[in-house]
Parts: sequence; C-alpha cells; structure tokens
Amino acid sequence: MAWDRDQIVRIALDQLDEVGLETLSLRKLAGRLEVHPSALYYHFSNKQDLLDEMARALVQTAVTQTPKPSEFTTDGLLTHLARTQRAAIRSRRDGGLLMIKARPTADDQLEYLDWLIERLVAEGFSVTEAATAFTAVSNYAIGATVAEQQRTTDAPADPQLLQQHPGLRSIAEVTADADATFERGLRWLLDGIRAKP
Amino acid sequence: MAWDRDQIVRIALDQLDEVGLETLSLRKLAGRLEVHPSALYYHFSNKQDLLDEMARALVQTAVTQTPKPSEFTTDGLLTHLARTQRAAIRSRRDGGLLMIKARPTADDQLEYLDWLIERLVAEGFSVTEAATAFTAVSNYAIGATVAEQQRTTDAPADPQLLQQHPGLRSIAEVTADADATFERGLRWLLDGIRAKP
DNA sequence: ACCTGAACACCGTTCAAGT
DNA sequence: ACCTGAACACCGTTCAAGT
Repeated sequence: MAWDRDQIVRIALDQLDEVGLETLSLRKLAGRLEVHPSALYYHFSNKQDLLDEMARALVQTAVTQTPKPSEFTTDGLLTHLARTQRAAIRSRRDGGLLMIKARPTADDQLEYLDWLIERLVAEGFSVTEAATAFTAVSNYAIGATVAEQQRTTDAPADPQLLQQHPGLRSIAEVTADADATFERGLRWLLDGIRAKP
Repeated sequence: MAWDRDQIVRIALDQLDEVGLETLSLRKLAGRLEVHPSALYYHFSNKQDLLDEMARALVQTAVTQTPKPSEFTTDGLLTHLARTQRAAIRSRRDGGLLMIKARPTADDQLEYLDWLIERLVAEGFSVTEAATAFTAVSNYAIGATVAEQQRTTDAPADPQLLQQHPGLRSIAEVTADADATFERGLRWLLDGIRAKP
C-alpha cells in the first residue's frame, strides 16, 4: 500500500474526530497508516503542512456543501459566508482550533472570496466596504463558532457559579440554543451592514 | 527562593511573549525558575491549570486597564466589552490562542459580566436579548482580534496570490489598519443591536 | 511547605539507507 | 517514488524522597 497526500489527510481528519487536536500526533497517524513516522515527511514537509491541508479540506467541503444563496443580495451572500464558515468548523472535532492554527490559502476559497467581493460591489458597496464587511462577518462567524465548539469540549460550568452569577446563568441559557444565538447575532451584524453608513 | 503561583504566572507570561504558545513548555519555564520541572506540580495541578491562570491574568488586567465607559448607554457598555476583550488578547503574544484554550471563570470577570447584563436590562433589554447581545459582541471581538493577531504571526500573504486575487488584495489592504477594521465591524454590530428587534 | 531526582511514556524532525 | 531504521533533542506527568 502506497499512500498519497489526500488519503493521509482523510485519515488524519478521522483521527482528529476521535482524539482531538491536542492529542493528534504524527506518530499515532503513522501507526494507523502502518508506516514509520518519518515516512510522513515524504508527503508533508512538517506537521504544520499537514494541518494546513486538513483545514483546506474542511473549508473546501463546506463551500461545496453549504446551499448557495437563492438570491445574490447583500444579506444572502454574507449569510452564506457566515454559515459556510460555521459548517467548516463544526464538521470536525476542534475544527475551530484547526482553522485558526492553519494558514489560509485554500485555492477554491480564494475564488469564492473574489466572487463574493465582486458581487457585493455590484450591490452598491465600495471595494473597501465590501472587504470590511466580509472581514467582519467572517470574524464574527469564526469567533461565535469556536466559542460554541469549545463549550461542548470544555467541562460544563460549575452549577454553584451559575447560582451566584445571574449574568452567567442567562448566557448559559441563551447559548444552549447555539443555532439561534448564532443566527441572531449574525442578523444584527447584517442589519448594521445594510444600514452602513 | 521559594516561588508562589502569582510569580510563576508572571514569568510564564514573559516566556509566552518571548517564545509563543506553541513553544511554551513547563520544562523551559522550570529552567528559568531554576527549579526541576516536577516542582511546578506543587503549584499547578497540570499545564492546563497554568494556562487557565495565565488567561485569567490577561483578562483581569484588561478589565482594570480599559477605560470605563463615560456613559452607561448600550453603545458605551458593549463597546467597552469589545475593547476589553481585544486589549486582553493583544496584551501578549498568542493571547488569543491562550484565551481560547483556557477555561473561562475569571472571578472579577464574572462580576463585570453580571453588572453589564444588569445595566443592559436597565437600558430596556430583556434578559435574553442582553445575554445574546453580550455573546455576539464578545464573539465578534474575540474572532476579529484572534484573526488580527494570527496575521502578525503568520507569514505575509504570497504577493503573487495577491496579484491574482483582487478580493484577497482588498482584504489585505483593509485589514492593514487593524484598529479601523475592528471598530467599523463593531459599530455595524452595535447598530444592528440598537435597532433590534 | 516547597523542592529534588529518577523514571515513564511520549513528542516532531533529520538523515542515511533501502527497494 | 515511497518507505525503513536509527538517532536527536525534546515533551508532560508521576512518585518517592529529601529538607
């Protein structure tokens, strides 16, 4: 059996789902491939290179799988962007940490990015506004989804703390519905963007 | 010389600034303290415990140092929240990664949180709205600042890619002014929150 | 209370060599 | 082209023991 990059990335993503990013190691991955650890350095220049490829795979499948906006309005486009980022992160355990630690530059993501900014400009944005809006929405989506994902990974909040801090309790109650919280914040941001100035 | 937790945390934060989170190790920290690695386990139950304490220190000094809002309006309160999160992250190398990997529960941060939600309710928010707004602003601030910080850590984008992708180029140009990008996205979000519904 | 010393079970990475 | 095998310089953590 001779492995190639894509196969190794797929199996590395399986390992990620099972053990998490912290415990993901080249040595264990090599063990699963029934190959010596050093063999991985034929396919990847180092661990970071593998992580970059894994993140690229997440984004790529999220871009293709998230339903395209039915209308190319500002709202439709930016909502699609946000949901795509969220889907990419949620598709794997520790997907958020992976996306943060990996360098960007997924090739088809760049096409998507160019296309989206171009369409925003067609909707009446200046290039600067379009790029700023893209950045804001993307950062919101990633921030919200990473927090949401960490919440499932971390231990639940101490009940006694919840008792003592009504603010914390109300946040815990609200964020229990991750979808609604994400969408509401997104809508607020989009409302502001639509109003500009 | 006998160390205590606070001293060790301070020196660990210095080490973080010098070597980054990836290369921060208990062994090197022990070396700097002129102590055997195992000695750290007298003060901290494990590495995560130390990281939690480091994150707590970041947030604590950011909360005390960020100028309090002059007016307790919705805008003033939430802007203060966002800038505090950003200041905490930016205060140290890889501060964003640290805050994401650390469990929350800084004690005075909880007081601040309760106070802020209470004040938002006094401004006419329902508890659910206040908690959702808090979450949205906090997630935006963290997402934006982590991205901003990674940008300084990672290698700059390949000039050839910038040439080929006008969308990417416009984003690079916009995010070069990190302050302006952060503040503009924040204002959009706050505009949407103020408009509710 | 605070630390030493030794040990255990791991890591990522390099490099020469094999087929 | 794809991998082995050995080695290097590291990790976090445990535990008995010292002072």
